[in-house]
Amino acid sequence: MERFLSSAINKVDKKGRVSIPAVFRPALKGGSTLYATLSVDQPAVEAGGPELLEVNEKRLAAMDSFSPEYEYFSLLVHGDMNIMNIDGEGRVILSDAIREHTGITNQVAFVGRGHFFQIWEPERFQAYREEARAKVAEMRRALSAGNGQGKDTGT
Amino acid sequence: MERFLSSAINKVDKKGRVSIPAVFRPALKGGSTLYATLSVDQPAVEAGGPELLEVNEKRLAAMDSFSPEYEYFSLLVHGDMNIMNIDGEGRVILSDAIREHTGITNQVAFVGRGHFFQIWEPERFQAYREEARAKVAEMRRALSAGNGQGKDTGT
DNA sequence: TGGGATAGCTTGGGCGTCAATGGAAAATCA
DNA sequence: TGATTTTCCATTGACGCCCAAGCTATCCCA
Repeated sequence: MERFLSSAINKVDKKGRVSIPAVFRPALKGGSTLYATLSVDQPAVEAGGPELLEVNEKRLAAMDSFSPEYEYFSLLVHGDMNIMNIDGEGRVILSDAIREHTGITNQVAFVGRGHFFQIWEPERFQAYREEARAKVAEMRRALSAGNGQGKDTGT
Repeated sequence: MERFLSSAINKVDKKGRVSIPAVFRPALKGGSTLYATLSVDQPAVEAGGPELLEVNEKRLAAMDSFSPEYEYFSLLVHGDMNIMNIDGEGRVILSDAIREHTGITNQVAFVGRGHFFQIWEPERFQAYREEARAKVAEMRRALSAGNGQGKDTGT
C-alpha cells in the first residue's frame, strides 16, 4: 500500500515508545525516519516520510524568500519539524513538544490521511470526529433547506 | 543530514559554553568553525558553516549596491560577523554581543532553518514560534476561503 | 467447517553507546 | 605571575539496538 489508510490505537510504554501501525509501514517504504509537524489548527501531529518535508520545501521554493510569509512558514517547516527514528520494531519516541501539543499520555491514535497520517490523543480524536460528523450533517440540512432536495445521498 | 532541521534547548555552563545539538553537527560537515550574524529583525542569531558567508554574499549581490540597505547589510554580513570555535565536545562560547542581542542567559534554543540555524533565548523563541503558527494558520484560512479547499497539508 | 498451528504485530525489558554537561589540567596572554 | 582561555577527562542520563514473550489473525488440514 502506498497510502496511509484506516486508523489504530496503540500504547505508549514506560520508555515513551509507540508502535507505528504495521499497515502504515509499507507506505514509509522501509525508511527509518519519520518527519512530523504540529498541526496549526488541531491538537494533532501530521507525519510521514521524507516526502512530507520535500513537499513543504517545494512550497517554500515557490514563495518570495524575503517575504514575512516565507519567514514564518520556513520556521514551521524547518525549525518546528520533528524528526523521529524508527527502531527495529517499528516504534518511535514522541518528543515533549508532541506530547504537549496533542495531550498524549499513554495512548496514541494513528489516523491515515492518504499521503500522510495524523497522531492524536484518542479521546480528542473521538471528539473531533464527532464534531466533524455534526458539521457535515448540519451542512447537509442547510443544503436541503435551500434547494428542497433534502433526501439522503446514500453516504 | 545536509540540512538543519528541528530544534533543541541546551544549557550554558559557568564558563559560557553551549553544546551544539548533535543533530546539527553533520550539517556542519565536521568543520570546527561557526559563522554567525545578528538577525536584523529578530532577537536571534543566524549561524552556520562557511556556506553562510556565501549565502549572504549572494543576497548582497541581489541587492542594489547603491541602496542604503546594501550598505547596512554589507556591514552586518562582513563586519558584524561572529566567528566561533567549536571545541572537541561540540561546544561554542557565545560572545557578549550575541548574549546582548538575544537576551540569552543560561539557556539557548537552537532552531534549524534549512541551510542555517538560529540561536534564540528560549522564551523569546517560544513567543515567536507561536506568532508564526498563528500567522500560518491565518494564511491557510485565507487560502481555503479563496479556493474552497480544505486545510490538507499533505500534497 | 472446526480446530490447531503458524507467522507477524505489539509490547516489554536489558544493555551498550553516545550526547550533554561539569569540572580539572594545561596552555596562552597580559 | 595572575587571570583567562583552551584542551582533556569524568559523570550522568537518554537513546539506539537487540532479544524475548503475549496476543491475534490468518492459514492449513483433517
